[in-house]
Amino acid sequence: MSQKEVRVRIAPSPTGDPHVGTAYVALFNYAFARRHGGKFILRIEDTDRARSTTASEEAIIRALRWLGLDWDEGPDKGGPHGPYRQSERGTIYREHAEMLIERGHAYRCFCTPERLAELRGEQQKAKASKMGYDGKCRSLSPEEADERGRGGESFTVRLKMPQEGETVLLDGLRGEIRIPNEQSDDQVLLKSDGMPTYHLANVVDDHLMGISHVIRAEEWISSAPKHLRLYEAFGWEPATFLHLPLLRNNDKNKSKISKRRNPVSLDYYRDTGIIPEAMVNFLALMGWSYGEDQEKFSLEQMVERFDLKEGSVSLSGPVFDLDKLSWLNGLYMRELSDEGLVDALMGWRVNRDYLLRLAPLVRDRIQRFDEFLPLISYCFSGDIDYTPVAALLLPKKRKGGETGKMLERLLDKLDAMPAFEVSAMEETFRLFCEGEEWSTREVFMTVRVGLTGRKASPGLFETMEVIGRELTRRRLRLAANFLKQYKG
RNA sequence: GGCCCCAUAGUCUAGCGGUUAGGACGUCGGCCUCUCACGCCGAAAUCCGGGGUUCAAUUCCCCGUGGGGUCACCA
Repeated sequence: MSQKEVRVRIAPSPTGDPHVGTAYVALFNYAFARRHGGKFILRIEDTDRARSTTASEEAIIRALRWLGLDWDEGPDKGGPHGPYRQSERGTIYREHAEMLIERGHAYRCFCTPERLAELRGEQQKAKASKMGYDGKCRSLSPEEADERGRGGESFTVRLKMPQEGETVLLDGLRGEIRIPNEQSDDQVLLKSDGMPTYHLANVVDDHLMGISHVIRAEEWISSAPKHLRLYEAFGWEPATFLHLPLLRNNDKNKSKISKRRNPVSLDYYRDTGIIPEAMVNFLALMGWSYGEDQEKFSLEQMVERFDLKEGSVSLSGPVFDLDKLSWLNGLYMRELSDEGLVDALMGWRVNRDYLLRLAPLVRDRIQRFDEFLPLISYCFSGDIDYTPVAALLLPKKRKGGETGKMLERLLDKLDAMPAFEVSAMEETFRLFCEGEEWSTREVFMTVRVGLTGRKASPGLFETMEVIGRELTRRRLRLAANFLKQYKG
């Protein structure tokens, strides 16, 4: 394992915002590759056809570039092991699944989603210690399975997992991890739409792309036995696995970082004026330390000292602390010259393009230039203090608790919107109010104050569009939290 | 619930058998100063509990406890 060229990858799924966790794992992969003179590869895991979008893929690529974590091979720049987008590798997976069936390591499963849901329901109800697929189709004869498959019956392909014994995972950061095989059920490899699941695609691609080290998040540990089993079934030498800790929310329990509790989109950090170098520096501090009590360092400096072995990463889940990020960002900011700062601001929002978006919202509402910036100052400011405007945020005859919860339900609706633009938002809002015991008047005012801190503003939806999805989510989330605690 | 991972101040971490347990964010106090910020100085605050091993445990082992993850035709 030591002689092999280091080849690592980041494999995001383009199903949403460019996630801060993706950046975190990407950074550690990147630093490891650079440190060992290896290659860093970007692979898009878009096998979930229902949820993957090209917009998300583009956003992820843009965000990783913004951070300066550039890759050697990827869907945008090609490479010797392409394509690097899994949706374009369908036949490869199907051939490999077929190979496993022929070798008796996998089988066709004709169980319907309904049956599986029922099974799951029963297991939950019975509080069964062993959850997962019961292996019903495992005992089908290959002849019968072939025939039913040819007959057009819908099927998935499942991996035959050993049902006894244990799998030993040698984690590069954690040492030996032993997992009883009875914990792993017969995982679906190929979905009925012919697309692979993560498990198959991941192992096949990692092997075909020559990945030497799989550096991924801790949440994958429990499915690692399935991946190891796949390498074995194919007769391949497995990569070395290293499981990084999960980033955590700043809440009581330190749960896995999530957008309900913490901004997770890299776009949020960009939109609030975080300098990419500071972001990278901060992410590096999560679990790793530069040494000599030094907190501030560049990517290049990190690469010089970085390595991954037992003891080199703190394995307890680090809480993502916005205050410390801001402090670090301030350090970077103060290093800029006046000119550099102005350039940075112009790259952010203080520019013609952005002002042009504000102009139509403001022009009818002002009489003099000097009213322009004050009127839309909240487009350039951070979190809003709701204390002085609490009476405006809370509709008359309403309680803080119920209003906060209403906002949370509304946020779920907003999160479900594919595009964040005026007409769609208005429709979402009006539909929402119809289904709720809330008047548009109440909802709109609460949202307006939540977004702007004021009772008067340009059009609500125009405002949301212009400040963007990330700031909208953040402010409404904070407003909801404020309301839930508000006694008055 | 089964299995797995983790455990140094509120937070991020250093430590790798013998330390006054180091640094950073945050908090509090002071200095600087027209104010604020920056900067500087200082303070409070930490080894989850119990057993071992050892002359000696924050450090090694075990058991608890706590937290997290995972148990999808999502990744």
